[in-house]
Amino acid sequence: MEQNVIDASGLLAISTRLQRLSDQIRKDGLLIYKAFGIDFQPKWFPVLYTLYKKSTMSVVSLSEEIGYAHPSTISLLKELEKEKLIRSKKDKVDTRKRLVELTEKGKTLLSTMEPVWEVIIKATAEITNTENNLMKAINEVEATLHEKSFLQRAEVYMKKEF
Amino acid sequence: MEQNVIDASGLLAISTRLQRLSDQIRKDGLLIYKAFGIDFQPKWFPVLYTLYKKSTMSVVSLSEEIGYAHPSTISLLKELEKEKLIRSKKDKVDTRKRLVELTEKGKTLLSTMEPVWEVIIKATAEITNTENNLMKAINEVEATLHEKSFLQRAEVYMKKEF
DNA sequence: CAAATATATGTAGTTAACTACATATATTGC
DNA sequence: GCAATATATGTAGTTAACTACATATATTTG
Repeated sequence: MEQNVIDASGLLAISTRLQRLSDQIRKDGLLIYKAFGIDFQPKWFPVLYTLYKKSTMSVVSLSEEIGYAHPSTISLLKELEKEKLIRSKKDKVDTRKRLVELTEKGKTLLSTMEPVWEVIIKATAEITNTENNLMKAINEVEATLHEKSFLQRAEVYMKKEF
Repeated sequence: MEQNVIDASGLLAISTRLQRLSDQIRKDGLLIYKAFGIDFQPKWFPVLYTLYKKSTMSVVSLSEEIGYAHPSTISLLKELEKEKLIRSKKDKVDTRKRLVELTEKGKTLLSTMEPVWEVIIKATAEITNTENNLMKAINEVEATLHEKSFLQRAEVYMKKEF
């Protein structure tokens, strides 16, 4: 019975636990890059990696790809532009659009980062490959939420209560 | 092979994905409380629930219990004090300590919240009880990290690389 | 084809955690 | 029993995401 109370507390505090976990992983990620002498912040990864794969994208499509609100992407792009890792140009067809791409410096950085990724991937796999695989769990939860939101699911139970 | 690239990207972007998930869950949590007409923020949960269980605690022990840095706890306590959900008094034995406890209003709120918790727990269970259970995965990852940090694990692979 | 609507980008301000530093009190050890 | 160290609390400033609003350009529709 006591276990149920603890479980309930864990379920209810799930967002704070996810946040803390994310924070810890990011901090160690930063230290790993530092240990390799690479000036790179983990938060840059989604933007740079997407540009690495897709070569050139507009701000909004990039935001959608990485799952961020566009102002977050803009502020990351500002940092990356200051670091001369990316550059942008106007889309000649649709002049509202700003097309973003890696600079040579950016491409070079990403290729020097590959051995670091290997390390991060192995270490991450080590901590997430437990009985219930965290990565798979996240994928599954994201898919489940996509079908029907947390709120919508809660509403079903709310109706039963009244 | 392409799948491996995607997996790698997911592993590398794990902290941002965890953060986003935490954010989504928190927002819907707030809406659920609102739907029940309860003026309550999900971020208050760990503090209030701990005080509910343990009745009275100092600021630091409370912070440790919920896993927050103490300044975060202090700022939550300020809000909760403003809402008159908690009160604090000096510890007569160790006068450095500030002992925090629920007010009558706080206790009343927590008991009116029990039906809402039921709903949240059910909805959370629904989204997390996939093949790889997210809650269990988080518990396992936390335990694994506790044994040996992400950084320490990465260091093992870093040595092999050089 | 002009008005209404939609889309793309950008800015300002918010949020909820954090670290670093400061101060007061308690505990320990010479 | 006093000096050094440790612990408890508090303040200030940072971070990395967000929402809401503003503006410019493109697309759709009557």
